[in-house]
Amino acid sequence: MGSAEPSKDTSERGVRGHRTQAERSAHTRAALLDATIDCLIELGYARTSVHEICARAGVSKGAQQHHFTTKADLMAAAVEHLTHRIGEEIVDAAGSLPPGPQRVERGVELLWQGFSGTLSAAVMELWVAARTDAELKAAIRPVDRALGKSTLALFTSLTGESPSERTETLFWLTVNLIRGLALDAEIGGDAVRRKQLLEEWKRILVGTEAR
Amino acid sequence: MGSAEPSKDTSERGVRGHRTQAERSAHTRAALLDATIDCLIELGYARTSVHEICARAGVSKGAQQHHFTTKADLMAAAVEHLTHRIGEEIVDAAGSLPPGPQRVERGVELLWQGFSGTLSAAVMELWVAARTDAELKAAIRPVDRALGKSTLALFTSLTGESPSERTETLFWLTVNLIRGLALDAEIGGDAVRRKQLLEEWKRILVGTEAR
DNA sequence: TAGAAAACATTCCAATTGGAAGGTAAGTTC
DNA sequence: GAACTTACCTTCCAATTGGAATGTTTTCTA
Repeated sequence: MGSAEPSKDTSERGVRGHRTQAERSAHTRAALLDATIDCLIELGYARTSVHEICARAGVSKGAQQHHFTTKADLMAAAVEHLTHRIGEEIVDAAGSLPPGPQRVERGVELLWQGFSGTLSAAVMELWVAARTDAELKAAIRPVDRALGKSTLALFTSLTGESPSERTETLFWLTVNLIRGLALDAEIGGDAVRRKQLLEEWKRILVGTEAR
Repeated sequence: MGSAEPSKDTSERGVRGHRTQAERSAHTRAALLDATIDCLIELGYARTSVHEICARAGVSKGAQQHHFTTKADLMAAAVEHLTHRIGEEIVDAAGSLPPGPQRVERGVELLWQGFSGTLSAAVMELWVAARTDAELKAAIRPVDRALGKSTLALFTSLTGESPSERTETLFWLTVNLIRGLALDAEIGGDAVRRKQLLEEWKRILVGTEAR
């Protein structure tokens, strides 16, 4: 959701030493958003204050307020920034996966990597916070939906499945299972068992799909 | 949802006016814990303050501090109280389920009911908070583990499965899937699709198990 | 190059937070 | 029934919170 961009382009203008305003602005914005995510991962939502965010970003209180009027604003923008980063992460992982016949296994592994990392923990914080925060929820939902759809597209294209309704169902089952497992990981569940569960799920998927 | 009822006793002793100390103590404790859970569900962890909890419980600030020295103490105790209540909820639901040949379907339905209700939302709040709170995490883990095990026992006894390793794996897969779905429900995902996914999972389970 | 505007910095504040201190009443024990 | 223990209440405080007000620097435009 594009917030107001008063000037036109983010393109390479800074060949000379000086920075254009748009560049300065984008830079502080990014610093604030990254710091926000860091705080969410390290401190959790409850302990994340705008003071701390500003300190980590090396940005003054006023600058923060110039870019994001309220804390909810900042968090909403962080969601978007976050899902973009997760999307990139998944795409990167997809590119580095070796090709082979085991499409389904690869797909599951891919989703697991994308939805169980540290970035995912930050998303979890915001989701849970959003449950009781209507403003945040409204900001998160569309972005999350977009991430889901693009991931589904990537998933199907990677596994080479025809985009049938059944494939989609299996995809969402996988995503939800992985989210549950990610939660288990967060609270320090048994990693070995998680691995077993994931392997079993792959087996089930292959068996089910081949029917 | 049992919020604080300042005057009413847990056991039928109050025929006469006087209450024993143990009763008084247990009563305020329960009131505080219930109020804590209410706050977690309604406000979320971030917005839950001990002031608010005390107000809802109809208990003074000092009394709270007498029973639970610190906020983390209170939360830790709330976890236990919470898992007990969820356990009871599941047992109750199990008792009211009609007997029949569809054991697996019943079991899944049962787990869904237990792990997707409002109480589960409170657990989620505490889990996520515990990720960055070592004290809370230490308090939660054993209790959660106990809940998992007792639920597994109930599950196997209800479905009449032999407690094989495979059954256990399928159980944990179900639990984690349901937790993922519960998360989806919290942020306002599509309820119809969740229903579809759960039905598909039942089908898969039946097919897989019959092998 | 003057001045408008955006980006940024400093300072302050009202409100809320978790927790401590100190006092009172009720129950228990001998 | 007196000493003692537990349960409870009122009041207070230092720290932190999110946000507003106001001042300064940098970039853009005419």
